[in-house]
Amino acid sequence: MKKDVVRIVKEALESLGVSPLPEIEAEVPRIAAHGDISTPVAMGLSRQLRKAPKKVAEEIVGAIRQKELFEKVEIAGPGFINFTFTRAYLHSLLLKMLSGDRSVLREDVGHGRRVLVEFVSANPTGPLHIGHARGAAVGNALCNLLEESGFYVEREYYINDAGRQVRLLGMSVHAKYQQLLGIDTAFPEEGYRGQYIEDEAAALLAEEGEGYRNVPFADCEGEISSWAYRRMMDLIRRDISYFNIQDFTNWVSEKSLYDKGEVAQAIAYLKEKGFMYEKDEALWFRSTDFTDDKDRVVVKSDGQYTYFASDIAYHKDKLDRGFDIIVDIWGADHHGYIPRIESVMKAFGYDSSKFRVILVQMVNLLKHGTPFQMSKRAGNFVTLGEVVDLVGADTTKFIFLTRKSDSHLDFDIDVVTAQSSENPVYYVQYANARINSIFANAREKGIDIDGVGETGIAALQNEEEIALIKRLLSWPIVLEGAARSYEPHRITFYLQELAGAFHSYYHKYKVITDDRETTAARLSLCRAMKIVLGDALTILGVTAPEKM
RNA sequence: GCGCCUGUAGCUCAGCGGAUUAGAGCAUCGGCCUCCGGAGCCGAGGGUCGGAGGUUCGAAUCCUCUCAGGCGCGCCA
Repeated sequence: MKKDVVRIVKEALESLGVSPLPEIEAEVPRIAAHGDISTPVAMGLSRQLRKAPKKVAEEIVGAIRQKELFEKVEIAGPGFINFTFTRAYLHSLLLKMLSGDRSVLREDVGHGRRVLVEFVSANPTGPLHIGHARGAAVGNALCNLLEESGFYVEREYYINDAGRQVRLLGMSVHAKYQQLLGIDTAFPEEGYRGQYIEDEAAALLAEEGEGYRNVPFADCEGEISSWAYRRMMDLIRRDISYFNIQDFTNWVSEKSLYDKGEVAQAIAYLKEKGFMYEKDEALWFRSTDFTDDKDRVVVKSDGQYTYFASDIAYHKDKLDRGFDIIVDIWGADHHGYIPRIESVMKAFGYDSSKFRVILVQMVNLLKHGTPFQMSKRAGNFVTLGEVVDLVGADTTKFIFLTRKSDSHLDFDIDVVTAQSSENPVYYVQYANARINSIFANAREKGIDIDGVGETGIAALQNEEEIALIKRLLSWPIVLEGAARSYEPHRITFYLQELAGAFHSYYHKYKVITDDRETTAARLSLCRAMKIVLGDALTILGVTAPEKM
């Protein structure tokens, strides 16, 4: 739909001798009276050509060749050109879609550009919680979205395994272990609390016996910490898979950056370039030379690296791996970090516009409109696993994607578990299940489902059918917009509208009728609906169940 | 104090590279099961887009100020 309009307008501009050719924007107008597709090119060109926008629009319209595709082409408002397609044209595109031609389902935005998306990256010190879940849902959907739009995507999880947290984890498990053996041991002040630590201590006891009885932490620190760390990583991987999102391409260890000397090298390089200075016995990065409002300590006066040091190395590493775009998905409370990482990018001589941060806001978990009880298992947060158990992975992901990622989200367990239209996921999935059910019915009556589609589409003529076809055909436009803006939530909204249009159609018209042609045509429409529903849901990481 | 985000119907939120009557779901009220799944459908009422200026033929959308809420401003991670 859009592809053709863009091409046709482009050809018209060429024939008018317009040079250079502008980028041709086209969108589905919000108001139906403005046509099926609308472009503002004329307004943009008016300055370049030094003519009134409406005059430019008239010339463009005059130069359009393939007029037969359009029922009408109108110039409206300040100079928009509004296109309305003929039914024959819409039918031909629908046929393409049904014949498996993916070009009517997607737009190539990426052109093979390489994108690295880092997300979740929770510390390996406990199970994933609800906040991580939102990051996971958004990250997963974004990756799918970009892949579908012609990018090469790698999904990455950065493991903070170098700092004191892993040590603290070991210390916590060690203390609980001693306590299990009846030894009075002080629990570390900032230790990790929660049932899972006790579980780990019990597991340690079961696996290793009493070998660590009365062994001071200092003497078994390495063993216990790395044992607990491995257990936590397993736990996190299980959570990820339980949430049913695609596995990460890379799991990058912070510790490995130190071990490989990347941290030292990165800092040495910045020193050499004069972006570092010493003050108060500490080593500072001159981030104020770039976009930051403060310089940042990289090596503390006690000789220890700060967390920022490995972040420098990590982001250099990402850049060195040759990605065109680097996306970090962070909790919104980390927004203050953006300028310093941008500064790092610039200091290494890279364009910081390659770097993009998606902020994910907090989730308020509610039950009955009041804050949900804290988890016993995790101590002070609700785990991803618990939420998935309560409401299911599909619903959780879908709800997380019904908002812009950077806006706060109220997540009410009661509302979301209701089997009603309060739950938008069911509404959308129901459309898919319903279509299946229609197919089953048709088969029972001896109608061949798989064959339909190649013929008979022309019988789709009523207002609702044409509107549905247009909506289906606008899917690649929605997809493209979502990919360009990195906003998977647009797909969620599209799906709800699409499902709504279908439910409405379903109630007004019977798919299986006594008329062969009508039946075949409507079954084809249903098939197209299933294709788009399936594609869109897949991007969101949500299943399209055949039955519910 | 500085910075970032948010403020749109009773509630939760879309829309925010400017266009003609500002959208959805829930909630409220009123309808629809001899008919492919009622986890559904049809209809009604309800916002002038936190406030004030400004730019513009035209602003929820851009700019400035202001009010309210959240978050961030360590040689913490």
